[in-house]
Amino acid sequence: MSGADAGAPGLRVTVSDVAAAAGVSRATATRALKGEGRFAPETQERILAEAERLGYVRNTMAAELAAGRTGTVGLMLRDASNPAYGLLFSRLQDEAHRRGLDLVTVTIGADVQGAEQVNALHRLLGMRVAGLIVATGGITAAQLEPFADQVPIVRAGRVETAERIHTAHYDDPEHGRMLASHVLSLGHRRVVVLSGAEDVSFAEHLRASAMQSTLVAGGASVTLVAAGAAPTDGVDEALDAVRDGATAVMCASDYRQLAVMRALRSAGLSVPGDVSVTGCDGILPGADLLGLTTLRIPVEAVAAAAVETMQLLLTSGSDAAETVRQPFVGTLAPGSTAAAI
Amino acid sequence: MSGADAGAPGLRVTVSDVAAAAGVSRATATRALKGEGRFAPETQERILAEAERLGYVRNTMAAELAAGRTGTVGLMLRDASNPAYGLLFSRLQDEAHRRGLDLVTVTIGADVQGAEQVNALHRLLGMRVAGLIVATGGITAAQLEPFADQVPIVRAGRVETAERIHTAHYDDPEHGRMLASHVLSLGHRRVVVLSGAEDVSFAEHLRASAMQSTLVAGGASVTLVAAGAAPTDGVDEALDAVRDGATAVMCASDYRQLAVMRALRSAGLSVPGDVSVTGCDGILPGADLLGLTTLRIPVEAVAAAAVETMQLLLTSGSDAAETVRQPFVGTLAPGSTAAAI
DNA sequence: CTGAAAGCGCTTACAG
DNA sequence: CTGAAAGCGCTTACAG
Repeated sequence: MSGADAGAPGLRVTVSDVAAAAGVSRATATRALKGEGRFAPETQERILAEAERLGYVRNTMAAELAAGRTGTVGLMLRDASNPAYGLLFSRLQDEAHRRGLDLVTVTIGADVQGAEQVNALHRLLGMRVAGLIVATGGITAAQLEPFADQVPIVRAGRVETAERIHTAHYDDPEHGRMLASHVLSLGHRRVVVLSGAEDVSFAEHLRASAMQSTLVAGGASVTLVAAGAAPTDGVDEALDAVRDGATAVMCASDYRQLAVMRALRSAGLSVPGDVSVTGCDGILPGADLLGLTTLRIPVEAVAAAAVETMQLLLTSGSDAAETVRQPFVGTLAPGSTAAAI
Repeated sequence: MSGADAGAPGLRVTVSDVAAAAGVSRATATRALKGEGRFAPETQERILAEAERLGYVRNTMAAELAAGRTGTVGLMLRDASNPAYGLLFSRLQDEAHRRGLDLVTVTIGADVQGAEQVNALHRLLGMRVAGLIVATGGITAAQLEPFADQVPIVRAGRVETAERIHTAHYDDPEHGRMLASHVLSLGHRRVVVLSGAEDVSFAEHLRASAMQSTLVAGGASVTLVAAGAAPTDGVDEALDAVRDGATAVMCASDYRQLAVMRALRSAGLSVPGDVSVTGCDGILPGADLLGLTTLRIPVEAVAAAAVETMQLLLTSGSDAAETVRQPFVGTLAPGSTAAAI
């Protein structure tokens, strides 16, 4: 029988059933079941035993409705097939679990911006979650803000400027600077910077901008390629620039770096012999075997801070609190794809 | 203010508020809001406008409690930091979205077996989900079975023998056979098979068993290393066997393959010059650049079948239905880490 | 220590 | 086409 049907044995067991079986009132059963309030130890024992015997599972929705509060925090996630998001998801879960926070997750559809995001947001709000952790750039501050005074919102991963929305985020500009400094220190002065356009990936945009200005300040000439969402977008332009004399290609993400290396390989160019290549993210398994020069983003720190902030907001009330805004810096992972000129 | 507080403006808006503002009864407001039942078009317009103006978001928990049914399907997920699970998660979401199924996800803690899984299960059941998709091997049939007649359960990824629990799973034994045949065809006759022990990863165990029997049937001698959960476990034994004359190391997962390749590299052995190495999973980004010889598991097909099966069970009632059990076979990805002897 | 009663926000027959 | 009423399963003051 479908879960939508009435009459399934197990899940139809209610507190009333348990109470009746134990010969007490629903009120007493409720108290004993959650171990709050006063009740005789032996009464509780009996109630617990009956609940166990009957296979009672508390109806969370009814419980929270009646209690007027919610124990779970909603997590909005971006497509987890991207390892960077998969790992962030995983760490957020771990951290929430460690702190005794229940997380319920919805992901937003693949369709860029629009109705889908709002729909996911409403599903979470409809569940009356106690808080919202947003781990996707796909949703804008404007979409979030209307709810910021109803529920604490913490953005994880991406920076946010809107008032009332807290963040634990990657310091993307600093990451761009670190990578650019490294490339400069290797002696490169003609560099291609390949990233997604601003509206495609804001993180990549931030990194790329910082790379560019650092490179220019360091005396290098820069060819900036603002590409589409697909990792292969813009790769051809990058190769053209290399044939034109650029000695390094800085990619704003590991995926673009992989795409560039594939293209270079099939073009018969060697890395780092003919050209140096850098990426950013550093969470690909096997990155070490490939020798990728990249920057490992601080996923663990961001996840921990996001959950910690949420817990703080939940327990202390967010009215008094300042908006929390915490940037985290990763570590440079020098590999063998970038070498001195 | 915290979400636990009463008195937040937006989320405190109820149907009663909307109804009052529109000058109708709660019953009428409900109907108009969901567009079911009879109501005057202009009445609906007015109600919708008021709802919009007041920022009404239906309380899903109350709605489903009152309606006596649930629209969402629960998904139990394993740690998404493993790309294979991250991708499966992503595809399950996409597929559910395409079919108009709402998914709510909980992940199980890192602690192997035990209370944690049961807790996650209860959280989902407590939400009175309409169905359960289980995408983790960490939970056993015995833990699932008690609920199988209360709610349709579909296992995604791993095979299941318990009655009443449907599956869409990887054909792991066949995958093992395919890889072993490939290695045999390359002329290898002394082979190491490296996998997690049966209780560590059942999938790896199935693959490894099939590899072993296929190899033996093909006239090869096999050294079987049943290792722990960490990818580096058992790598030393594998290397010993190589020094002892084995010409190929077959790993039951890509992670182990990476670990073996790292170890071989630091031991000064070349791949595939000194020894061939194979993996299994094939979902690592950059696997092509590494030239991994592996087998790409059919994540997309498994995800699609799991969701389709769930939808079927939900709409047609599972009482009449046979237990659905669908194995899917992946494709061999010959790379440059395995060569003819 | 325990129970009767009201109520959480919404829906659903059932009368109009 | 619309509303009054009962009820979903649980919790929480408030009396005992």
